[in-house]
Amino acid sequence: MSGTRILVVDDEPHITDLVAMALRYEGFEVETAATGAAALRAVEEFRPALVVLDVMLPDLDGFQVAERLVAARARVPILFLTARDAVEDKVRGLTLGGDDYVTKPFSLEELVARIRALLRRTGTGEGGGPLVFVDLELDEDTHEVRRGGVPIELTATEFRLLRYLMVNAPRVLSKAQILDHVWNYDFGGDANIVETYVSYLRRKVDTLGPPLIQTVRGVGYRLAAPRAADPGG
Amino acid sequence: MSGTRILVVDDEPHITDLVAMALRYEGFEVETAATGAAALRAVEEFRPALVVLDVMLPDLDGFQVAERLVAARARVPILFLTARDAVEDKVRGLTLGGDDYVTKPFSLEELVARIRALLRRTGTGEGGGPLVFVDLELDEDTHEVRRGGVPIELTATEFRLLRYLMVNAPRVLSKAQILDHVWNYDFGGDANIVETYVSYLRRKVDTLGPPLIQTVRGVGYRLAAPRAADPGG
DNA sequence: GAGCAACCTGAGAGCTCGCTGAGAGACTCG
DNA sequence: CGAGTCTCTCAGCGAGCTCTCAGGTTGCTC
Repeated sequence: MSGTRILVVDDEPHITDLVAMALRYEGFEVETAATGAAALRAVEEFRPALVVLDVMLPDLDGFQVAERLVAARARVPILFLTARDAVEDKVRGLTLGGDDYVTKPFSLEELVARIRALLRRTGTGEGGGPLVFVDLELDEDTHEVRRGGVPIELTATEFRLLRYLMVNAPRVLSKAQILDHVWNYDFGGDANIVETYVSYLRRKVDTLGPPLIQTVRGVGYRLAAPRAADPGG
Repeated sequence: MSGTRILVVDDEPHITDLVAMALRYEGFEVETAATGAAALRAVEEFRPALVVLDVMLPDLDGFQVAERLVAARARVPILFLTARDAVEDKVRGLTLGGDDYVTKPFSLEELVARIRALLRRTGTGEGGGPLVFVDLELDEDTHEVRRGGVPIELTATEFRLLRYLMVNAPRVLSKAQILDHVWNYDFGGDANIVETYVSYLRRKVDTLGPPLIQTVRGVGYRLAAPRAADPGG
């Protein structure tokens, strides 16, 4: 699969750049558009498998774009982006056709996970199933996490962090990377919060078996299979 | 089963789009028509297993369409859509032929459940039987709900909510999803009502045994089997 | 081994989210 | 027409979550 195509529509270049970069890094092929009209044209030409669509656009709003896509029999799933407080009234109906929405400001981790879920559900993407690393399982659908069959209760942030580590296992991820992907893009705090949450995760995950979360000093963190018991020395 | 075919007939594109989207997501193969004439043609060509038919159409009304289908020996079950105050009695007669009707505005949950029931009764769909989750049973036909054999009285909305949770168990459902599927499509209120009804349901369902309705903070709700009593430690 | 940087973690403040009681209005049924 | 039921709104409460800060620990470098 050489790059599932995704169209990203937002009038703030800041956002489209951020999202496009993240998605390209994930192996998707990405186009961007800044207006509703351009979006409709791009769907025609680019034939994306999914559209990430801001509901606030200068010309048409996201809903109008969605309507026209339906009218044009363009059966493409849509992930809407919406401001947190604008959500309540307008968001109605978005989850109907299996579409979904994410509120701004979002974390890239969450956005990518939602995109994957949407692609999986609409049959365009690769197979689903829970994420697995050694004896650790994380199920996106049920939001359940277990280690060796034992259920683990995680908070929302802990869940995102663990998912990010698992998706990228066994690569080392820097604190900056983690901050950029797991926390909302407007987060202004410092990287110590990553240490704090890694600590929380370890307390919940690594007490149930050999430690899986490793610190690579000066570099970052990674998930790694525990080595078989060291034969002394 | 590669998609049971359903024809949706309504002169408002708003409605056909809504219904078509939801049904496609449920795995049906859907065509739409906006007039009685087009509907008759579509039945010929598309050979649907069921027709969702608005009684208010610009040319023929739904009843006339139904008559012509009978006359043409096209034995296809029909689910009528009707305005709440219009012609209750006239519609009554329709259910004699094994057909059914739903009043506008409806909830998609209800519509889909009725479609499934109709297909089941006419032998086109898969097997029926009560919905079961652990010791909780919900019977679509009799509208009865029991937990561990104990009957539970639910209001209409509580019933739809529980059915939606059971059909999708053990997946997590967001409040937006629940709102979109369980409440009528013209509902304009906010998501707090979902919390309220979950609260009602818990009072009736989760007091009869270990809690089945779980909150996933920041995400939604799900039905989940209670964990076996912790064997000390 | 001293000094330093990186990392870990406990404590706690502020806030968000979800739960629920109370009640208004619509509807139904007798 | 009245009683009861159901749906929906609102607001207060409480729990749990996020994030900050600071003191302690580990491990690298020279």
